[in-house]
Amino acid sequence: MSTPTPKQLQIQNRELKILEIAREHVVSEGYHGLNMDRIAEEIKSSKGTVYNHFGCKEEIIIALAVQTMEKRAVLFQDAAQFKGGSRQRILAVGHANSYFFQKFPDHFRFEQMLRIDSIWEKTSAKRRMLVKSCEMKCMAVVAGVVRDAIATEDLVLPEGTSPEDLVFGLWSISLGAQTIMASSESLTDLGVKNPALALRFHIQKILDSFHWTPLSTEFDYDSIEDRIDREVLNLS
Amino acid sequence: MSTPTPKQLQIQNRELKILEIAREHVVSEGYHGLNMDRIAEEIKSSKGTVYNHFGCKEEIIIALAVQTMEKRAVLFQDAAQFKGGSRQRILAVGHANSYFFQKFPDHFRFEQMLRIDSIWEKTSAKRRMLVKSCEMKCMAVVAGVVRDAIATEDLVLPEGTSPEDLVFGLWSISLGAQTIMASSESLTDLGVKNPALALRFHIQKILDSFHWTPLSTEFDYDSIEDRIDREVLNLS
DNA sequence: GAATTTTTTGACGAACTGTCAAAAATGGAA
DNA sequence: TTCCATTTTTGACAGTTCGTCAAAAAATTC
Repeated sequence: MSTPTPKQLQIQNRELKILEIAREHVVSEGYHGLNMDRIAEEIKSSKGTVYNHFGCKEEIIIALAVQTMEKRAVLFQDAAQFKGGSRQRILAVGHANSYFFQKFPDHFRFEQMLRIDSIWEKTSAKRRMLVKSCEMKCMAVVAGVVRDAIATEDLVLPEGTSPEDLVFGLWSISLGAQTIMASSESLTDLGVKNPALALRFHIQKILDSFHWTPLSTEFDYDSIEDRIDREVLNLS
Repeated sequence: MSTPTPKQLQIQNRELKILEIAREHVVSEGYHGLNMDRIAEEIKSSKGTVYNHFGCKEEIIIALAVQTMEKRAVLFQDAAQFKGGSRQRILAVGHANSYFFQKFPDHFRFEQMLRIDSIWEKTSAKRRMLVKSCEMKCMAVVAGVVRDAIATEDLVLPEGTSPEDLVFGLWSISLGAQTIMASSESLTDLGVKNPALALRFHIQKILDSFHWTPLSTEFDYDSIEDRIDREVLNLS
């Protein structure tokens, strides 16, 4: 239990190697580029060995999605600790989310695959637990900011609405907008010239409508973006 | 062109039959239940004939999604003509959307498959056009309601925001929320007790925040739901 | 160093997709 | 009716890929 033999280490490393290779395949050639024989070849083992690690192809996809979700969770945690008022902090999370989407579009694709029935159905209970715990971690972080806002009286939620309900709304609009952006080729033709900007605008509108102070009319939230870039996302 | 020979009729009918059978397969057994050999068998033709209609498996999926989108477009058109103020009409569309999701969850799944890269990639330009024109029809209907609202001065959009931008927001939050509802098993554990209600609430919040009158505080929009059920959805 | 357990291997069966040359059906024209 | 060109259908076939499993190899224990 406590002593990892060399053999066990080798196996652990191999698991990471498999995921690394699988990720490359999916990124460069899409879901169909993921091929068990080829993975086996590239890690210089046999197919049976790959199947020792992952019971089926779909388990690999889920494992990759979990990696992505963990990465996102860390980013959200950092963003939630942005130095500023509660509304600045929630917007930092939103900004981090947009950044994540634009900078790593492939990660978004893995999270999407997670939601495909035919993939989800085939995965083990154990791996589903991992997904669930990632979701809960993200939810806890963001709902935590909402709770802080309530505690500091920046926000009063209406009767019957929980912090999680509000997060659900923000989550929904972000996920939906990004899904459309990633898959609808013709957004411009549809009359939506700058969907990313529209998303940001809508999020502000939602927060305003919950009367989360300071309102977007009272504070220029665009002005803190540079600081978010530097302090949370480590950009130049 | 103008005279459909018996043979051509037979072919047209067969195409519908193929889609019907394919739909049953996907509904009852998921994406993996879709099988070209089985379809051929059930329409009492050979596989080659099926391939005469659809160049690949994915084309069938897209065709099914288009059927769904057309159904939705008709529903939206009806809803947009609801007798009432502009905000009532946009909410009728939202209500129709929720109804569609809850009543025909399978239809939602087809629309989701549309957004999967590995499926989309394989489809012909011709069929993509069909998807696009459905999207445009839906967008035009809903944006039309927004334009009516502007014309009647129920709504004033901020500088730089188009009616389509507003529709994009509503579309995003609806799609996102439904995606999460359809795929996240543990929403309750996450603290979201009634996601469908939360979605409705958020939509009202967005409309309020655009100051689309009458505001939800000035008019009891719950009270028109029975009428929407009867006049748009033909429910008892 | 022998015995036991764990891990690896790759040939194999099964399922499915998409192709294509040959066969059959169709629709005029003579 | 008969012939012929065109369209449509057929199903055997090649090609992929997944996942299995008995046997071999490696690691571990005694």
